[in-house]
Amino acid sequence: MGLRLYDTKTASLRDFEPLEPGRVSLYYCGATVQGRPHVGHVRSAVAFDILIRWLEYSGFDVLSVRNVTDIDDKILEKSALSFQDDFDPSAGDGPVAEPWFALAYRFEQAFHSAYDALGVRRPRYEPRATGHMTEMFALIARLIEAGHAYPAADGSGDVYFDVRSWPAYGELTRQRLEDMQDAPDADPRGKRDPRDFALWKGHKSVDPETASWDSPWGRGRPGWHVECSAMATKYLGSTFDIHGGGLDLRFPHHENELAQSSAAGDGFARFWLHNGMVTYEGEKMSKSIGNTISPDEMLAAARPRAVRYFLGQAQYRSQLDYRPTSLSEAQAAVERIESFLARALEQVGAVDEPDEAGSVPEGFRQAMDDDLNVPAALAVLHDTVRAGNSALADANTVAASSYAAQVRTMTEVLGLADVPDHQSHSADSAAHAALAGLVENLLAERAEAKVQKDFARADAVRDQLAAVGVAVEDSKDGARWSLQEESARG
RNA sequence: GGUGGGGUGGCCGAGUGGCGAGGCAGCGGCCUGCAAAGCCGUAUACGCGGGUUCGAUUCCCGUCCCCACCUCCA
Repeated sequence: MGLRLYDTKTASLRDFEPLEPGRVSLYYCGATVQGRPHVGHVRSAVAFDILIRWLEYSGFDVLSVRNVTDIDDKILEKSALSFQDDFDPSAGDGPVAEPWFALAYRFEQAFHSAYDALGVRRPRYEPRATGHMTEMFALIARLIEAGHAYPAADGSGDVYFDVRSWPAYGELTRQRLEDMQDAPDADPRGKRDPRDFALWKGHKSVDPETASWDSPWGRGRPGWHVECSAMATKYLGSTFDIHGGGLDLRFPHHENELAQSSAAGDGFARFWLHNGMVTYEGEKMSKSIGNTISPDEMLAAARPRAVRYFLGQAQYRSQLDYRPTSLSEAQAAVERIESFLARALEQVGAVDEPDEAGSVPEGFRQAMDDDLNVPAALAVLHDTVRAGNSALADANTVAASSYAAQVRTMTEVLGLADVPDHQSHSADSAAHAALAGLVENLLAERAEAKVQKDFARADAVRDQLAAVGVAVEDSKDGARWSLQEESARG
C-alpha cells in the first residue's frame, strides 16, 4: 500500500507512481502578484508543502515548481491607478507612481514573507511569467501550426485558442461546451467562439510600453493560461507527475492549460490535485467579496505555529472554515504537542538526535498515504503525545524518548517543526538570558516560600509573573516557566 | 441551466454496514499546599422521509438546505 492521491481529472483516488522511479515532478500554481496575500493563498501553499514533505519522507526526490504570475490585467490596472493624481498612498495601496513591475515585485516579496513566516519551503524553481516569453512563443506557434490557435481576425494582435478545434475541451471539469453558461458580458472581439481564450494579447495604447514584448504576432503580452503550460513543461518536461492549485483554478485556468498543452502534443500532468477553499463563516474568502483575512492578521492573533496548524489541519480537499475561535483552538492543540516535547527534552534529554525510533507510526503513514488525510494523521500524533505523557508520568524514559522522537518526526512531516517561532526556552539572545536570570531568581524565592509554607507569598510571585506574561507550572523537579504570547493573555 | 463537493455531538473535523477518530470547550476523578500541565473516566451525533438488510450515520431512492466553479481568483 503506497500513496494514493485524488486526481481531479478522473475524479477518483489513484495509486501514485511517478513517471520516473524515485523522482516526482510537481507544478503548482502560485500567486498572481497583484495584491497582498490572504490566507486562502497560504492554505494552498501549506497543502502542497505538506504533500512535498510527505513525498520526501516517503523517499522521493521532489522537483517542485511554483510560478509567479507577474504580468496581468490587474497588475497593470493597479499600477495605472497609482499614477492618478488622486491616488492616496496612505490607504496602504503602495507608493504613488509605481510601475507595474515594481508593484508586482513588491507583492511577490509579500507572498514570500507570508510563506516564510508559516514554514512553507521554497519550491526548487519559482519562475516568473515575464521571464519565459520564448517558451510561450514556441507553444503558441505549435498550436497555430497544428490548427488549434489563430491570430484574431480583427487586427487586434490577439491570438486565441480555438476550443472548437479540440473536442476534448472540457475534459478536466467534465463540462460540455454547449452546457457552459454564456458570459453575459462576453466580448467576442475577434474570436471564432466566445469561449476561445487568449494565448496572446495585442498591445493596447493605454498599457505601458514596458508591459509588452515583440512576438511573431506583434507586440503584446501573454495570456494567463499559456504561462503555466510553458513554464511547467520547461522545468518538468512535456509529461510530468502532478499539477496542483486551488479548486477555483480548475476552470478555466487548468482546463485551458490542459487543452492547449494536449493540443500541442504534450502529455502534460498525470495527476491533477486541487485544494479546497478557505471560507469565512461559510463563505469563500476572496478579494472580490472583500471578506479576506491576511496572514499578518492571523499572525497577530496567534503564534505562527498555531496558524500553520490551523491552515494544515483539514484534509486539503475539504473546505476550511475560519471562525473567530479557530486560532485559539489550534494554538491549544499545538501547545499540547510542544509541552510534551519540552518536558520530554528536560526529563529524557535530547530527542532530536537521529534515531531509528524517529520514524512515524504506522497509522500516521497510512493516513498520509490515503490522499494526505491529515486529520487522521493528527489523531495518531495526539495519541502518541498522550502515550508519551503517560510514559513521562511513569518515568519510563525509554518509551518517552521513543514517543518523543516519533512526535518530532510527525511535526516535521507536517511542517510544524519548521515554523519560525520564538516560543523557546533555548533562545540564546542576551535579552532572553537576562529575562531567564530574573525569572529564575523569583522562582527561587518562590521555592523558598513554599518550603516555609508561605503559600500566600508563593502565589503572589506566581501572579506577579503571570501578570507580565510568564506562566509558571510546578512539577516534581521544580517549577517550569514559559513565555505566553501577548495574544494568549487576557 | 451545466459540473463538482457537502450536511456528523457545544465548536472544528475524520471515518465506518454492526465494536461510536482526534482536537478544542464541558463535567467527574487522580495528582497538586492551591493552581497549571498531565493522566483516567464521562454526556450530547450522524439534515429529513422512505427502502434494502438480522442490523445503516455508512448502500439505494426521494426530498430539503449549503458551498464552489461555469467571469479575474489559492
